[in-house]
Amino acid sequence: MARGRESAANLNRVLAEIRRLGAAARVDIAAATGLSAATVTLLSADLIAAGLVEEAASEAPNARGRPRVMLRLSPGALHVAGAKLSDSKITVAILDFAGAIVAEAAAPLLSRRPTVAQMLTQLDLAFAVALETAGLMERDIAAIGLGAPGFVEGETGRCLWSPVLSDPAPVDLLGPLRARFGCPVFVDNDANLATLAELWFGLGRGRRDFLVVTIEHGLGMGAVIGGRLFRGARGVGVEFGHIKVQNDGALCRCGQRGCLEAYVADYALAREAGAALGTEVGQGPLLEQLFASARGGDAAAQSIFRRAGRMLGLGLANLVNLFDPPLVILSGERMRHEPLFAEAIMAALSANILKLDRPDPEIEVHRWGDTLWARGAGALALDGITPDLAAARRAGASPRSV
Amino acid sequence: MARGRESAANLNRVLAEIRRLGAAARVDIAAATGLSAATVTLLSADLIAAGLVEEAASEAPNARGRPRVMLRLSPGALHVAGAKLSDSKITVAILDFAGAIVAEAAAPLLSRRPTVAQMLTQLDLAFAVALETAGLMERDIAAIGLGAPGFVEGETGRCLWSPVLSDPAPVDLLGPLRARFGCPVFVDNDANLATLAELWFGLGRGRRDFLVVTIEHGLGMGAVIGGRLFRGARGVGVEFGHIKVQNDGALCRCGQRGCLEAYVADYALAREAGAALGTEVGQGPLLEQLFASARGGDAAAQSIFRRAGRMLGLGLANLVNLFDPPLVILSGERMRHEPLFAEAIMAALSANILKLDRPDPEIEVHRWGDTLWARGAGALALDGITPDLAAARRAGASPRSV
DNA sequence: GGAATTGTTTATAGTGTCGAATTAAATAAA
DNA sequence: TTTATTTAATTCGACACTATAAACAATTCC
Repeated sequence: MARGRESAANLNRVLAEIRRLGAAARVDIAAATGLSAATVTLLSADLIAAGLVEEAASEAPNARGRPRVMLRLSPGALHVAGAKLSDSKITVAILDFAGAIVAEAAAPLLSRRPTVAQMLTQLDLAFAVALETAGLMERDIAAIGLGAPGFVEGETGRCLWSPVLSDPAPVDLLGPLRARFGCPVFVDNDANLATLAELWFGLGRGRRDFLVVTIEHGLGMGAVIGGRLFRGARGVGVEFGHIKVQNDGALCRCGQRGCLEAYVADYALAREAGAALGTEVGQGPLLEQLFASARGGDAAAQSIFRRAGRMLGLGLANLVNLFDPPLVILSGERMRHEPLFAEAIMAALSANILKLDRPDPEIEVHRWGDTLWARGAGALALDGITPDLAAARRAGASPRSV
Repeated sequence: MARGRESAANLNRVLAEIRRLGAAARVDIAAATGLSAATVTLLSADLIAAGLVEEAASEAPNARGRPRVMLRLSPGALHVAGAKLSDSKITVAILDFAGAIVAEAAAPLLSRRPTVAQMLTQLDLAFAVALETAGLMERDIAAIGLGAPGFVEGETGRCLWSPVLSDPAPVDLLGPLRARFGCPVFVDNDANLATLAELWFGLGRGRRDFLVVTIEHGLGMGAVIGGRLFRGARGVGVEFGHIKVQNDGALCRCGQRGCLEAYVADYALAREAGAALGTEVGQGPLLEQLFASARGGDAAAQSIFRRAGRMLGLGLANLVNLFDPPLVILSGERMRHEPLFAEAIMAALSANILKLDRPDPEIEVHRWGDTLWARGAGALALDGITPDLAAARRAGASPRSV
């Protein structure tokens, strides 16, 4: 290929492979990408000259032969910030180029449903604290990623609906962020960020195809297909929380009825908790009380979890039948808290997926905190700038001599 | 790029663009692919020398300037065969390189659920007739595509379950076909072929993203994402007919309960038709009688279609929420026959998709006969061999001089 | 008829990749 | 210790591919 600028495709493949494997020798990269060893040498020399990659001794030397020289990302090459908006606070993490968290901070949202402008103020606050902790200046941040719950178009940066923002329906997230920060900015649905975090740092590392389902205040989902995040054809895809599992069923936050989320998400359980706990509502968050009652053997509380699990299992089975993934990652604290819930999910899932002559998909449970959602947002930022970066740095910093 | 053999990537892009547009001038191709005009000239010269492409006068001359010379596929460059296995017969079509049907033939299946060997015998029969009609010899056929209902892994050619074959569960379709025919052979799920036919010749022509749902004896689905057929992560994907719309619901052919197909497909309606028509069962196929009764105002018959439509609409809404496609193509004769059915679908669909600040997906109805399914199988064959072909022919036929 | 417009082709040059040979760094065997 | 073997990385030459720029071709407009 001789496409002047903008090519650099193989350069990025090498970089992506190093990121995927954490540390890889040139031979490994050549094998994984199908490039020749000569080309990998050339390209990695460029990456090293650009300061993005560095050599390291192999910690597990091979039996014989010349020892392999490992390549890894230079952590200090640049830093990015990731922010995760939840229903009560905004969390910011600062990541180095290798994806490690350098600093983090959170700021509470001052109202229950802030405007974008109010949200930005609090983001700024947390951002400043995180920078301070990391010992960095704002100009050291090469890109910023933001994840928000709701329907977010990654491409345009428009949020078509969100349960946590009060602005009227289609609100531009990208514009205000761009106006505030000088660096490239990326926004996406928060579940997609959790998925990216699994792909880059979690259970999905090195996997080409898997689904992630997040259960927290709402119900979210992300899909990795062919090693890349699948966002649906028009950018707002895989809205798992709003597939319908019941005709004319329970009322959902989105205004429709019968959404899966309306049976499974935190707010849905809290809605039922009142009825189950009856007059005995005590102190503390409703959901915690519900957990306690179920563990204590309360039949009504248990039935809430059992029904929620059955519904989620059914929805998961449909996902598996449609996407045919080898791995499904369930992420959410409740999976640990409530064994009844997990049991009901697994039973409904295995009863409703196609039984073929091959292994069922693996189901893994993974618990994430806000920090790690923010890390996913950082991954989005890294993912967004890395390609251009590699090409640009090569053009500028290292004029490969002739 | 300088990848000795095997590259030819841009060569295939040019070829694909010509196929997509039907006829295109070199400038059009350059604009669509992003290649330079000079490169397009070079590459198309190779394709012409290889006999795959030919020039043709532009039928709609532009206002001024030098008139564009259109390029189109040379129909006679090669021929392929496509075969579609249904529950009662096997249909074979022979296509030229441009995708036009040159001949077709069908042979009945001699038993209700034949073995692969018996199916092959009938395929052979129809194939021979079609060859005769086309005036071709078997060695003129460059590749063969076969579509079968059920769960078919396109990659491995294994059929994991099929309602029309009697062999035990995982049966190899590719092996026997390869043994019988000398040319490359491709197999796939029949709904994927209908989807490919829509992409190449139908309503999906030139579209990058859409879904196809087929309603005939069973319920099938195919997805085009980014201009390519999406087969799910492990090859057996998008099994729309077997997503669950009811907990512990109606019994499906696949052995599970609550599958959408068990409410919507022909056999499901036929199952209910007995009850609706009661003792008045007359002559002719049950389904036709059901159509007639519904048109005649029979409340029981109408309610069958209404429920089926509601279920399908719900399932479609879930698909739309997950894949977020701009276009959904519904294919099946019933859509024309029974307006009640179509109405119920649309109502349930529009009630259950996410309402966002943007247009709802287009819903198109398209009726296919077995011929066109077979054409899709031919498209599979063309799709399979074209890339190698272009490279091989160039290497052999036209040693571009230096 | 000349100018403008549009499409295609012809040099020319630059770039990226590969294959083969070479060098480097280690261990195993003699 | 010396020599072979194994594996990793680099260098070098060849060349296929593509782009840029300019020329060429075939029209219509004025």
